[in-house]
Amino acid sequence: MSDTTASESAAPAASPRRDFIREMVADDVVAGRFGRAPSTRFPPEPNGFLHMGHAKSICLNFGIAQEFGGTCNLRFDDTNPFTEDVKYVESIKRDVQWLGFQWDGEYYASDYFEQLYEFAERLVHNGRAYVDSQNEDEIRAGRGTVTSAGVAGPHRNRSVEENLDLLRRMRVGEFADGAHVLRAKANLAHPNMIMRDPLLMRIRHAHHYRRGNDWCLYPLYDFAHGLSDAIEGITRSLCTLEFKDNREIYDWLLHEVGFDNPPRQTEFARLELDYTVLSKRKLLRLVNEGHVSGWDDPRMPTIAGLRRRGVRPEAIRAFCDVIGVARKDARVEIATFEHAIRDDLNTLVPRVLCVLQPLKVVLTNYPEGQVEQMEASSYPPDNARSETRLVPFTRELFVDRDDFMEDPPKKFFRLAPGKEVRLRFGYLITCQDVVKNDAGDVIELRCTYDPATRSGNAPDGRKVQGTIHWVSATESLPCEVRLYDRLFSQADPDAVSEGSDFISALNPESLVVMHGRIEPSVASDAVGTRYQFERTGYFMSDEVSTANALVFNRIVSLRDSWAKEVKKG
RNA sequence: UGCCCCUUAGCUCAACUGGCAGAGCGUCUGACUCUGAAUCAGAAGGUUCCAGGUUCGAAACCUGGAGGGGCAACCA
Repeated sequence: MSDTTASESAAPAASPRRDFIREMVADDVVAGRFGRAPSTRFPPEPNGFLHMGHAKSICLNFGIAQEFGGTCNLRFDDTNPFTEDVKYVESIKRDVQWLGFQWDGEYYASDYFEQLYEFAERLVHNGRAYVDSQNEDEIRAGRGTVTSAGVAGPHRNRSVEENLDLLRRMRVGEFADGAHVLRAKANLAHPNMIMRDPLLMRIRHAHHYRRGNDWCLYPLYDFAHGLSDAIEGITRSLCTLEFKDNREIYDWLLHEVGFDNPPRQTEFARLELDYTVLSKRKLLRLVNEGHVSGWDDPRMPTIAGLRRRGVRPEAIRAFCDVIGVARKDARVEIATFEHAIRDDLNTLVPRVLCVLQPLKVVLTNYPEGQVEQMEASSYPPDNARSETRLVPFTRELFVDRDDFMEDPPKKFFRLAPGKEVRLRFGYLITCQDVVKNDAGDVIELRCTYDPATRSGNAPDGRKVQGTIHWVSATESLPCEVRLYDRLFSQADPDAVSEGSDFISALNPESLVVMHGRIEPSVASDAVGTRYQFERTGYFMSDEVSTANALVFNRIVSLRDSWAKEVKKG
């Protein structure tokens, strides 16, 4: 299960979910609207790692292609040479595949530069675009404000010949960055700001990770995106809500360039998740400022981070399916995601005993030196799988500190002075004595075991309420356990007081490292093996884990109704 | 302040397009249990943002308003 490159499983072809986009695509098919099969695309800019927000878009775009027998392309929207890198292309491809999807075509907007340039000449030729030689500030000023119309700049009425001449010279690199830009000749008084002669191409003498230095006239998003969609024969161009206003220029350009049956843009709400941030800009800051160990830090909401943490693509897909897609801003509770993760792992992974905070227990009436191998089922009774393993039982054990209280409240079902509990797959034991150090800390429990209860039950029929996990003090293995928690301590990390930003909302305890003890059966398991540590949570051995230095990541905790009880007081 | 979008249970979404407002998650009970997990059963939770209007009938249609969000990068 150390699989990190290929997908762990292909995504299922059918989803029962029907959202407004799927309704629309279904209608396209019935109406024969585009004269071609539904075709979508996932169009990331290779300037960062993919995260949960992208996962939603990926599941949508690829899901529709699968469900309707259409196609979905992977297209890199790499029109900005300043920010993009091949390392991001590689990580994106890997992540999409890992999520269980395979694209039909792999395309790059940067491969369309020549074609887009031809479109630009066509627009100029038809009087629909012009070269503007104002500087950035002048252009901004000329665009007006949301309440006042813009005014035409001095170059708006250049002749077609002059525009064409300038454009050609822009292309061959005659001008410095910013000397000229190509603008659509739309409407400077348009109530939609996007339509006030948007910039189409700008000069950038920069190294592009794919085009090198051979190109210096780069298309902007509005110019590149819709036309790229049209080139690829996309039918439905799905994007997030903030591009709503851009749809007007999208349609305008497709019409002016002259595409028949052009693709149509439809917007849906981007994903927001409680206690985390989902924006490349913010995630990049977390990485650059060292708040996390990298893009694949297991606390990151990136696909790489979730993968390293141990979340399976199935869980991510199930989550995306259950949250659906709609047109209103959506902030999802992490509980929804955690449920999807547990639900995916529950029937799948073996149980194992691991003590996170070891507290020594000595069974005073248990023979010294004796080792009993207890047969333990690796899956619960409601699971079809029935594997077992042996867990060594000895006179000295460790239990979790949380499972002992010297002065317990009424409903505490675990170990306490004079109380009897069951050791999972072991005997019933009773706490007889508490040993403390000079500081008054409990350092050892002296207990007795009932030799007649090896089955886990008492022959006399007496009941114990609690069952706790344990490990042999002498036969268990030391291990490092990394407990990951939410990265931020407030649901909306951006909702911080004036003057501070989301960084101030970071949860200082998002990573807690424990030094625990685990049953020896896991010693030779491959890196990347997932388990449920009984009564604790789901874990995966980290890529740095070795037989001599075991390291586990907590994927997600188990639901804990006792913790809720304690919280209630 | 101009244009655009959104508003249904705590959260995310449904409601076959005008016909008894539902589901998943969460919460709370209970059953079961050698995981305080899982599973199972049940419950609570709604002025469908508000006010008018149309209609036999409105979550849906119309008008007005409120609240939230987007747009004035040579980012995407």
